[in-house]
Amino acid sequence: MKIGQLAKTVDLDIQTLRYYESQGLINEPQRLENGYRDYPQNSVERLRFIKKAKLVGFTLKEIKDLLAIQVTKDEHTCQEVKNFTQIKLDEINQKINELSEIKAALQKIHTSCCGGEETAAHCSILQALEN
Amino acid sequence: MKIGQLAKTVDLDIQTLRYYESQGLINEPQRLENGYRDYPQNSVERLRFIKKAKLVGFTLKEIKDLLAIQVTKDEHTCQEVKNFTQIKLDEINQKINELSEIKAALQKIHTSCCGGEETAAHCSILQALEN
DNA sequence: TTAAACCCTAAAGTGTACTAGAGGGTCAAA
DNA sequence: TTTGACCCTCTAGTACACTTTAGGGTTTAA
Repeated sequence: MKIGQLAKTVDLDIQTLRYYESQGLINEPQRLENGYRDYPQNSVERLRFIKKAKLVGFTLKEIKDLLAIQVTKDEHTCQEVKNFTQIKLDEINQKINELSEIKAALQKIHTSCCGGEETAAHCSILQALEN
Repeated sequence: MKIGQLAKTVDLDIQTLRYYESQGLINEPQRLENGYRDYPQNSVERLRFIKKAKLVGFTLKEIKDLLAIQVTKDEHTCQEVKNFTQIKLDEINQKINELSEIKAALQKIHTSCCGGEETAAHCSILQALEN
């Protein structure tokens, strides 16, 4: 799969794909005889993962680390992976909690708005957070 | 409350607070006779909200918009707020879904790692996502 | 009274993540 | 064969969110 096709499939632009390659987020793909990049099918999943992780506030460096997780028979590496995943799980749980709070506040505003009379007058997100 | 105290309370540095002020994320506080900023107590909540929202990937511009939500008796404004909060709720739900997927994958790796024999050999986050 | 700890503005610098531009080669259809 | 849509590298530029620096004034404890 050539770069233009891949870019369209994952909705990123060509320069971004080359940038991700330069930053080590995706492997250097094989080249065709003419020098064009030829991506394997699984690049699509990898890039979709990168997009997901970016959306929720992970940096490219952090995403690279997530993608680098590899459990092998080596016990040392295994323990490292276990520690790393635990840290990331904690971070993710925190993010989910923060999102849930913001969501609850928005829902409160959304529900009370236009809900009748003047219930929601001067309602702000900070006020909605103070339950 | 002076800027140093506020910075310590919310764990941001002084320059960041002045930067947020310059970007309109926090209001210009009153000044003491000597020209020092004197923040009201509620700056703490506002800044904590900003930190939460940043953690989960909102930009300062988006956070400013969230903080600007005000439901008034004006029907027009009310409808706008309802539309805006709905859009933000959709975004937040999407973020929660992405986080849940990443979390499930990490949990799978975390659980299978060192779990016995060689079950988790060469397990990566992308493989863990393919259920 | 002086030194450390605090505050001020304005401007320049940094890191991250792209994004655009220059200058070129490749390929398929008209 | 030439036009348009692709692809390549390398370099420079941009937007965002700080962070540092320069050059000052203020406050407080020793």
